[in-house]
Amino acid sequence: MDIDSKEQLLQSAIPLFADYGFDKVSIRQLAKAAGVNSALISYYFGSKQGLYQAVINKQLSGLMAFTAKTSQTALDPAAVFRLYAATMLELHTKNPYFIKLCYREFITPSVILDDFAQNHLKFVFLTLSAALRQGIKSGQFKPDLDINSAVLLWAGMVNFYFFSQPIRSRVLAEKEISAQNYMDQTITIFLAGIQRRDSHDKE
Amino acid sequence: MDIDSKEQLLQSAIPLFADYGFDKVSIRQLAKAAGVNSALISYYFGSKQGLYQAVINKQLSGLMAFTAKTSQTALDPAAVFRLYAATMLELHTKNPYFIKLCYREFITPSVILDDFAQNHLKFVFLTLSAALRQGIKSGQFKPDLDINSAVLLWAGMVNFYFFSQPIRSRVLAEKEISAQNYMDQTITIFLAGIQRRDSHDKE
DNA sequence: GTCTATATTGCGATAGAC
DNA sequence: GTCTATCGCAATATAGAC
Repeated sequence: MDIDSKEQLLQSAIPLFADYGFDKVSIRQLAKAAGVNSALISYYFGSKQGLYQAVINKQLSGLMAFTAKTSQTALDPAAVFRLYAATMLELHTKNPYFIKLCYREFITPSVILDDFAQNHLKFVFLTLSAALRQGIKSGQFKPDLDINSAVLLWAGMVNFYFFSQPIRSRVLAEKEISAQNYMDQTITIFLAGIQRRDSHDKE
Repeated sequence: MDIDSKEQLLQSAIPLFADYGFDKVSIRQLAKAAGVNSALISYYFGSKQGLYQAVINKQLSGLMAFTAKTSQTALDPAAVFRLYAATMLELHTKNPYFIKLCYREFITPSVILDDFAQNHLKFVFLTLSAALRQGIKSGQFKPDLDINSAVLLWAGMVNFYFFSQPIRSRVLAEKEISAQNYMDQTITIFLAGIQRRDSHDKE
């Protein structure tokens, strides 16, 4: 419309790209949803692909939240994992289209994700593995952990809840699992699973 | 070529659909890869969509392996989870295109996946949750587990290894995580995480 | 900045010869 | 069963008026 057609295009493209994928949505649909003319897509973003990349970029920037929070203060190892789960829960709750949009990118990464992996995801990985190492050193966690595997499976546990959402309703029918319960369980099971058990316990 | 152009089309379509997705590959590409004429796609499968569904159907049938194995014998609860991890590892190793092909379907399920969820995945879920319940009853596992959450996060841990493969190489660079190590860690951490700890321990 | 109208391309499907 | 040739359609991108 009058004010900021560019932002309007960017916003209304989110559910369309998420639900139908890049190829199954036309520039006419995108323009119609935004209430503007389809020629404006090329005008503002160069091409349909340009609009798509702008959408993905904006979505990925939401992942920076974890990085931002952890770099502020020194945290107890267990608290780092709790913060990760809480941040992911908040991100997906605030932005329900994140999962569909970004996980398509994860399966077939483009250059846009390449950069993001190098610059941001690497840091997330380092933060989590540093927390594990510190916990091992302090005697909280088992000394024989495979750190890389543990970080990866932790991320898998947390994120699978959102990823499995479309299929879950079909498998579980009525009994929906609450996101908060799920996150509590991941934290409980993961921390209990990596905790040192023999001599001097710490909670 | 001469013998079984249909099977040839089906086989060569796997990497193309996996790598590029349904919309980004044309019937001409599919035909060229199979060494046959593009008209044969309609002849054998009715349409490009028909070929795609035949490919997905064949891939999903690989998941039946777990169902088949568990229904044969009564297993110790922990052994059910070990069997699940081993079966998934074998499936993905034998068929490296499985993850890309099927996870795209998982994000935006079609009718083809609807049926599969109802008929097969539901059974997988029931098998895993029955194992958890049995373990709780026998005192091996913590009595206060949220069973549905635990089953889900277990599946997430195991499958995230394959899902994260494309992005992992970009984040971790040289240090690749071996699939066997990863599976061992999921089993160790998950079982330790759900194991009863106070009074009478087992294992 | 925003629109209409159109140029151009590439697609899936199929009719019909062999 | 397999091919060639082609039809008809829908898509993106853009030139040019306002």
